[in-house]
Amino acid sequence: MPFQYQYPHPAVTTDVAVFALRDQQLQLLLIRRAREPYKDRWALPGGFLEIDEDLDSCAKRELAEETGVADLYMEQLYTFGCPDRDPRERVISVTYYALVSADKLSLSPGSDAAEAAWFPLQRLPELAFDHAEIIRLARERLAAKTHYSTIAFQLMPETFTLSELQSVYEILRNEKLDKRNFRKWALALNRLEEIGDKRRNGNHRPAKIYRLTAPDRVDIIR
Amino acid sequence: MPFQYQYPHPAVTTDVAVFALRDQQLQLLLIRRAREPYKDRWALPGGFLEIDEDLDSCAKRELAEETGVADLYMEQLYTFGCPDRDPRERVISVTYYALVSADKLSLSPGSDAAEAAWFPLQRLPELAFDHAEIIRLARERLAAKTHYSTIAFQLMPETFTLSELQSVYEILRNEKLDKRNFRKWALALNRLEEIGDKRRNGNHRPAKIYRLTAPDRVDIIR
DNA sequence: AAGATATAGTGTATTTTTAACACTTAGTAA
DNA sequence: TTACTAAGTGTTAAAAATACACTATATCTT
Repeated sequence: MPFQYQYPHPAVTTDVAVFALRDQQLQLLLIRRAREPYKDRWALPGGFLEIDEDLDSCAKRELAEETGVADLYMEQLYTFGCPDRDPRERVISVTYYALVSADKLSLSPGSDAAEAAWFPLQRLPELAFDHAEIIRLARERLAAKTHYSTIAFQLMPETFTLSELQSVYEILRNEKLDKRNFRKWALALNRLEEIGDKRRNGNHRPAKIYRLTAPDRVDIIR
Repeated sequence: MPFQYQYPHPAVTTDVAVFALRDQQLQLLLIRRAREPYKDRWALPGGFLEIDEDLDSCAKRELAEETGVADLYMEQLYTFGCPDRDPRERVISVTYYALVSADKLSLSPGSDAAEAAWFPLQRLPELAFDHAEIIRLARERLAAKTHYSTIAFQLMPETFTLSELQSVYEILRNEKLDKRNFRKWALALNRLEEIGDKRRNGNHRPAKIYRLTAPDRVDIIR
């Protein structure tokens, strides 16, 4: 036990709620815990902060180690610190939420987790710790942000059609949107660039393909 | 050194940016540090988390101990954890911002701080640690929230006139507002109750006095 | 008591934004 | 060639936001 302090110190972890769109559903990335406590339960990817590492870096590192997911958009969500949230010791968890586009993800569960998998938000398994609460808050924040930022675009692949974009908004907000009004709104953002190409996708008229200008930038709008 | 861990643990603190309206200005509550590091510098009230205490409780406790300010509205702001933000050891700071109405505050600096005082936001002294950054973020969040919540009402005394309320909004948003439009908007919130009384306050027509219904509740609006 | 002064209080017209709504187009498949 | 399907496109109505100026009621002065 080489690390000693004059006063008790809590442990600090980061946890990340990673969202992606798969099969036309909003899905969440979970890992199956390899150790106690909550061994074999599903949980958010995350882990202990190293002593000389930034909070953001910790979140990204743990995520990469446990799931292989790396290239994503991430924001701090909230810090949870209720004294009994972890049975081992006092743990403060700085939580993040993140979005990754379907074309960027390649799962490769690492050594710290027995398994990593995507779950539709409707059908989450029983979760470790207070992770259900973290997910609830992340989902709420994400839905709210669709109204005043371009954050939803972070779920899109590099190129997409307006109908695909609309479908993402409908899923996030959980409501049907008017096609003409949505297109007017989306184009007025001035963040969409026509590629010129079209996408053939069934027995109907092909759709124009768009690309996001400054793809990593999230604007606050309106 | 009785507290030992298998892995290094950071220290965890809370810091609170407390805003109030004094002399028609938005002011911030600071304490003068009694110890190194940054001895004698001004800083946000805050301090180390006790091992069995909630984050919120810690913020409130430190605030009360250092400044005597107790009855206020508080929200978590952001967690800062850059590895070198404190020269002593690794410190994660969970920050809060808070609003207190002028009629509720009675400063009584405690033992941990040599001194506590209010500063107009325009004229802050040099600050300890990264507290200037925390304040900047808190100020930004506060201004943003005036647009979609009733948070600004937390700065009001128990009773107030519509002109006083408007003045608070003008200070927070840092812009002049139209009197008639503002009054229409404020009354439409359905959170104001006429007291029937009037306030005499100079050589002019006295103003109706209002009270906030459900004074501790902050609504998300629009 | 008459007049000056200062903030309280009030309504309407215009502009902007949002919301509702239906048909034509261009492909594929039978 | 015809049926099918999603893509694409404008206008009108309603609601919300904005711009704008005078009257009311108290105090203070002379």
